[in-house]
Amino acid sequence: MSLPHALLTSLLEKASSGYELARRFERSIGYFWKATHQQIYRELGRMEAKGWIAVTSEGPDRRSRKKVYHVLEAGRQALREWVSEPSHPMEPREDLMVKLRADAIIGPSGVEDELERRLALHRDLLADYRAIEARDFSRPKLAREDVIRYLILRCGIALEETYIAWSEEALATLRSPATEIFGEATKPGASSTKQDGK
Amino acid sequence: MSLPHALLTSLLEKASSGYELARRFERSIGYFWKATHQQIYRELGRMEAKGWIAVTSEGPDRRSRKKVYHVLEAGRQALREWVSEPSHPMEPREDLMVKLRADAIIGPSGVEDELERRLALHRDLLADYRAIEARDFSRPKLAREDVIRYLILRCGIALEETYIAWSEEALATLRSPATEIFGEATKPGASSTKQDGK
DNA sequence: AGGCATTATGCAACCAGTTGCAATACGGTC
DNA sequence: GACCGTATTGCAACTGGTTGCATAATGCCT
Repeated sequence: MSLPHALLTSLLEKASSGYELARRFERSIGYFWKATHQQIYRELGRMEAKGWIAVTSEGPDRRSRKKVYHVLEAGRQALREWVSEPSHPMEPREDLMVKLRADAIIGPSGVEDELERRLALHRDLLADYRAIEARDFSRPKLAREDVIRYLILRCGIALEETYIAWSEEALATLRSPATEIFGEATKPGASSTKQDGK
Repeated sequence: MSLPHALLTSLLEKASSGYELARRFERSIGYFWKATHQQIYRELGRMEAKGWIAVTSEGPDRRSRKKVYHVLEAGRQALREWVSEPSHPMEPREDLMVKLRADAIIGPSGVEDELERRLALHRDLLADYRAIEARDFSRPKLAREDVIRYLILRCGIALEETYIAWSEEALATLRSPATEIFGEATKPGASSTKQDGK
């Protein structure tokens, strides 16, 4: 459960309203931690109750209903603790792989289309990342903060490149006649357990 | 929601009990779709109610309470449909990246330890994958099913290699004195928004 | 015979995330 | 002045996943 900490981080970067955060969570931090406005409003309420954040009432923002939050010392402390605590990586949920494995067992099923779709998504994402890289990190000397942010971005870039390369290979393999013909030809030899109610 | 379909796939590969599936979901399919025994039992119940699967009552398994399920035609059909439907990739939830970004904004916090821990996990995973590769896919000619399974495995391998390379780079960067000294030195120049309740 | 690990199944409560809906305010357009 | 897009906040219901607990049979060790 690290949504609150993602929000704290985002609020430390810039004090914001729930609405602004929601939009920030579609890009920026959203590239590695997505959240809907619902989750955000709810969590902001909880964090305010816990004394981690508070509404900035001063300023010319009282005309609208907009509530700009900022991080309190307790929140900063909570974030610091959370960062230094060990945590488990997320359990993987790769439905594409399930689909591929299903295809392997039930036979050709059109997964290639899905693969193609995902490949396009990865290419788009990589293009986004490259644009951010050119815009924010092409200067020669970066401050510590930016070095780290660039590190995060490079992780995304490397991952997308990996996905793209793999997807292309996968598509080529699935579409190669060898997979079809040869696969069918040697199928009887494979250990295929079929059990079906009539 | 693809747990039921992951279960169908696994049951098509081999008719099994909930318990066996639960163990299978710690390795094998579990490498890309994790599920606890609770989820599995519940889902098996639902799928049985929907007529997707049924208990194989025949055989010498009636002595114990063990319930071995197999896939019915309706289940196979449901799986086939699901595979050919477009689906959304999972939203990312990378708490490590959140931690790094938090570190970037609140200053050195000991993320390196976490990075090191994750790196070790990735190395272990890669070793598992390599072992599977050597055990199952070193033969020269693979049937279609195995070609696909190997493809899935190679995705895992490529991803883990990417994570490992990136983690090493990240650790080197975070620990290099340049990041520390130079980062601190140029910090005042960066656009750091600080807002804090006293 | 008693104890313990493993196999095997399941309920109940909870928590995080998703979906659908709703309301109000602001600013511009036809 | 009615209409529309978008900013802005929020409730309620639901679903999928997690955690803690309960139970019973099997088989092995001592």
